[in-house]
Amino acid sequence: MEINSIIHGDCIEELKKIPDDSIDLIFADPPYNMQLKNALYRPNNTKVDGVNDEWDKFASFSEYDDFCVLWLKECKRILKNTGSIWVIGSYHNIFRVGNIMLNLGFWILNDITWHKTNPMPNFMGTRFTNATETLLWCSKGEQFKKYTFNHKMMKKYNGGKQMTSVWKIGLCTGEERIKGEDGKKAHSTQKPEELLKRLILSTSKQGDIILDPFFGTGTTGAAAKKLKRSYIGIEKEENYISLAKKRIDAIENFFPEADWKEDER
Amino acid sequence: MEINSIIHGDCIEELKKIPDDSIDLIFADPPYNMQLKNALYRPNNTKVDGVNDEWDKFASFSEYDDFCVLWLKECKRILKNTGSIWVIGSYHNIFRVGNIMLNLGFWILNDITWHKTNPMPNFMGTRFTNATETLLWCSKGEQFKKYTFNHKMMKKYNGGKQMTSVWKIGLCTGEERIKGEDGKKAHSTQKPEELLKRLILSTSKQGDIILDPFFGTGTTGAAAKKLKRSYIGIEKEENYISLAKKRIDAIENFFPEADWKEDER
DNA sequence: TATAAAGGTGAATCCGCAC
DNA sequence: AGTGCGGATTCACCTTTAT
Repeated sequence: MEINSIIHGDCIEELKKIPDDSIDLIFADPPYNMQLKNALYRPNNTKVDGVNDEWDKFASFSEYDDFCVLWLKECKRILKNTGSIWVIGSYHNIFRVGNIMLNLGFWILNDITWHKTNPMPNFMGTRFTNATETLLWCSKGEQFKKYTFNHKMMKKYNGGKQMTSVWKIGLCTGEERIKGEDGKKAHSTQKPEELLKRLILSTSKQGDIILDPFFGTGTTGAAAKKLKRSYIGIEKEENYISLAKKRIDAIENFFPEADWKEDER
Repeated sequence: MEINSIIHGDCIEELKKIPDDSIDLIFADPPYNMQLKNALYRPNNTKVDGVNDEWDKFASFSEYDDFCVLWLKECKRILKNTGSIWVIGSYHNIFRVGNIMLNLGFWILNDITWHKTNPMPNFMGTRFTNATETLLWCSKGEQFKKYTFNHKMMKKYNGGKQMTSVWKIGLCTGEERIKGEDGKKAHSTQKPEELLKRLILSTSKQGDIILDPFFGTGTTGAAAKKLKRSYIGIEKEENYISLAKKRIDAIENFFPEADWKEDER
């Protein structure tokens, strides 16, 4: 198991090769199964460049569920008893994912709300602006109580008050958003590094091994390197891998707060 | 079917007596199945008076699921095609409830985050402060697109900007919290009226029939009366019913904004 | 160079009717 | 069921262009 590397291959097949009880932290950003059917236009008639990737297409709930059971089962197997797992999703998929995680025996520690400061409005006025995504933070099971949680660090990070389960963070835009050679966004769902920074700081220690089975353009790897953790990524698309490698290699500066003292254990 | 009344009886049995396609809006605050095992103490050694009621006890996920399938099925049957349903829950149950609703064919319109301004902190420092509950707002199915949504009203309510799926509202405390004869809180999970006000204003019209299958101390009835909607409540415990009746009968003043013009249809 | 205006865009289950 | 068309509909933030 080579650390600080990106494995090219199918998520489930590659997860199967990872030894039992060997991973400290897992962050998973699986396909959401958005089920988009029609094009959406803004009031000024421009078309919304939505998620239309092949990797987000599933034939049915049942097919999506089967897929999630397989990768989540492997995640549980390879997670250390002191480890924990984060899974991000939207209302399209998080209720299916959450249900499966409970059935597999994961123990929910928090449901974190990523409150987006700049979400896309609802142009048609048919719903409330969908302004959140949900992160499920779970331990391996109810009986495993020694998961890492740097409570004091996060209290300091939050200006002296205990951090809550609502995280107000902007979308990944501007300089941070990885562009392809055509100048357009390379990945349709790149996450902001601040999101990864918070969960890595709070629920892992320096030197820990962080696994991301849906690595994409490597936000998890970038944040891990800046915070002095190791990472293992699994990604199916070579294009994403090459962009991720370039991105992570370019990192020389660390988050200035990376030397914050971790909670004693 | 008598409107503006509280039915005393078992939720599922009483739901079965309600005719098909007869309800405009459902608000359901089901048991959360919190699975609290041990007493919880604050740092100063006082005991936290949590939810420990008989009605919140289920033997297993499966038993809880079976219960939810039954009452949610009935809700779908009695809902008008132009109607919609709200279900509130926490991370203990909302993933099971959401999964079941999807399986039954409900169509999620929003997952609303109730962001509590004054949540109970995590005393032990073992998790992030759990500062939210989740409301699922669903239409009867993907094909039913004429659900009521007063978009313009809510935009006005929100100071001119489209309302988002994050609702910052305080816990139900102080004067609003119904007390029993012993001066203690009468119901362990009473919801703030502001929460009900928002969802009733946004997704129903004056004169609509609103059903609450877990009526408790009648927050839904109180908000419905103030906003000139009709209500039907179902509640198992007579003590809650008498408190709810007293509460609703006492209402003479309406929310000052109750005369806001609804969206034209 | 500084400021202002204009343009682009984000994990989106986003219209309703007539033919 | 599919197509076509009239009409109603958006917020925060960032980049580019204009003044």
